[in-house]
Amino acid sequence: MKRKITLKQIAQELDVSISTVSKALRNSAEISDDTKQKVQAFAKLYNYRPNNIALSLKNRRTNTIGIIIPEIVHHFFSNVISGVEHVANKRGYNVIIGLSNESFSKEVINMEMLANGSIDGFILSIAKETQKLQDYHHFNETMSQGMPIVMFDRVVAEINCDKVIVDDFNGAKKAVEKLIKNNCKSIALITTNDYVSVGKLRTQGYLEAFEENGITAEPKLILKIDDTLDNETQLDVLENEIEQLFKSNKSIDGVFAVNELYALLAMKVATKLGLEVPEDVQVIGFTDGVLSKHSTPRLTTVRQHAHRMGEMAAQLLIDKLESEYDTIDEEFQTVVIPTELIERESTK
Amino acid sequence: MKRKITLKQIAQELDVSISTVSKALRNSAEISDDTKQKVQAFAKLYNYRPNNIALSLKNRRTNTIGIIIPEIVHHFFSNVISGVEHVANKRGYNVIIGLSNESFSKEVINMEMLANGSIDGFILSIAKETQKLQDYHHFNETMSQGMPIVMFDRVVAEINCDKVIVDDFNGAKKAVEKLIKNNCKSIALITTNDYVSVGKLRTQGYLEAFEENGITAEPKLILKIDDTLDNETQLDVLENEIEQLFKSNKSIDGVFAVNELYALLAMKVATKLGLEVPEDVQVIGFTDGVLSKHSTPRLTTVRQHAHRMGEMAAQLLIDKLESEYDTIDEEFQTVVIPTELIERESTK
DNA sequence: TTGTATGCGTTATCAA
DNA sequence: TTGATAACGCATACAA
Repeated sequence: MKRKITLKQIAQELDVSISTVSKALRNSAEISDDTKQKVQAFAKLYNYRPNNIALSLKNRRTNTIGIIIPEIVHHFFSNVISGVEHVANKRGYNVIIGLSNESFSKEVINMEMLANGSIDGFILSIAKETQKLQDYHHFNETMSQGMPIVMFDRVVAEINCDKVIVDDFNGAKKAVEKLIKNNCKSIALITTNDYVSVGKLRTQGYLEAFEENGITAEPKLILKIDDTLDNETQLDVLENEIEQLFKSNKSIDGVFAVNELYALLAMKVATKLGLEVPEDVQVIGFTDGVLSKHSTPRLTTVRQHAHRMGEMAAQLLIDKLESEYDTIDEEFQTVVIPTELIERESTK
Repeated sequence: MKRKITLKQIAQELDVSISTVSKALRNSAEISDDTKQKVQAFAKLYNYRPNNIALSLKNRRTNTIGIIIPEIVHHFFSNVISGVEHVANKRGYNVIIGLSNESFSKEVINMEMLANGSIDGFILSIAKETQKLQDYHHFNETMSQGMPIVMFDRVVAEINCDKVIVDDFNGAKKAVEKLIKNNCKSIALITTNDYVSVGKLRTQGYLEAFEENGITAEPKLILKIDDTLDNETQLDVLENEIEQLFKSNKSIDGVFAVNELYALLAMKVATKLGLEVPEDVQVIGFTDGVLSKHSTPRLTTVRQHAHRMGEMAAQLLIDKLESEYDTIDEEFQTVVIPTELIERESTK
């Protein structure tokens, strides 16, 4: 077991000083060609690579991005990470992940853990609990220490930082308009509680589409699901709620769901109740997920472009990190990623 | 913008030496209660936290685990990461990810990037291209530098390190036995090319189940798919191949697929050809994925326990990292995670 | 009880 | 052309 070789060791072997070795390896003009050759050959032989940690300490930058997300076992978030990683790697950065698990305290702890020198900046999406508690002190604290943050998807107006969001409002609106144009007369909405920012925006898009088309929204057609409990055991509960929605509103001929699972369950329930999709009920979901691609019938969805969001977030962050004049550049931008309606088989 | 405070700054403010501050903060008995109080109060006020990078350099350990996987947008891998993260965090480690994208060179580059001091050890699953090329020098090199590696799922016998694998062979065997017991007479196999280690093992399990039951395997019932091309555009090609399989073997009444997608497509094709699942054809897949949970009918699968694999890999790695006598402990183990047959609606 | 010196691996400044 | 020294932030052996 041979430890990685250091400048010091090379210097000793070659009987020169450490700084000479350092300069030789960086091809400094100060060093004679002779020594350079000698040093470089030796370094190559022993596969010398500068130690990242030492560099980080010296340069006060780690070339590492921290990403904090609520969960990773989720198509949307893993896609975002993939986008972040793509840009980060291309620009010479590593990515370190922290999972909040939708918990406020884990989010805080994770951020503190990483903020102590491990990373140069954060990309994050806020945990549900944090959104609920509306306690954002940890974001402000890290930023006041000069560590930039880019928020994506689940953002919050109170924090002044770069943001990347999906056009939830218009995405939802366009989806509902599509249903209206397709002649749906009774369009249900399956959404989450309002404290989830994206759920709220998508709900507003639904309402706006109604308004612009002179339709009055009926509260009984709106099902708000408490998604603090959306794990496996709750699947039946969920399905049941949706079934009740259908049963007490036989008129329903269109459904807009704010995520993939709700949309799929809506299709399932509809089929179970003897309705055909899309003949009797048309369904649209809001997602990048895989379920919709492989469901029967395949689900029409509003695409979020998660991968692109990740790329954009990474780009914003790294640009900020590498902007020399960080005093001037203290204006933040919010990039809106347009959605795209992917028409598949669950709509006419 | 106030930079994070350092020992040096505290020392200056309080007019004591750096080492006094350091000791006071670690509650050393050497320091008077008076100074301790003073220092600790000040540190608390300014929210002092030791700089991770400096600690890493000093201690020659980063408390960070590197994880290299072929892709992250995949239920199996994101589940593994989640397991790794769970254990790692609990034991005070961070997780940094690198994606090989199934490419050999990206795998090598990523590992080199992280091996230069950024992490203490690797958890990884080998890229398809690497398996194909059978070039494993980068694994041996990192290990010879004293950096431990734990491989999971896609492992390779040539490399001597800790491994965590699914019991692919027996999982597949049990699945096929289940089909046999359920009275299937003509069981097809949809698998990958042999260089994918897990595909190979699952194929062997299929064959073994046949043999033990005195059934002769028919080559024409085995469909090997070139999964270097399994992106979106190839979906139709894939479906077509499976359709041909069914058409040229009308007798098929059972299918075992080595992954989720193949199983789902088999069900889709069967349905399209007028066959009912599970009445006419029974289908079992090999997966932890979400598709199977929400398909119609819901797919019977061999569960891999990806999350547990991640936990186990992290545990093995951290145990190794923290074992004092690393000379003694130079024996490697291979942990086999048992599979579990989840019976759902695609089998009788 | 406190402080000084050293080292982790690197680079940059300045002196030789 | 080369080398000694300091600094990044921290911990610790040793000296005072």
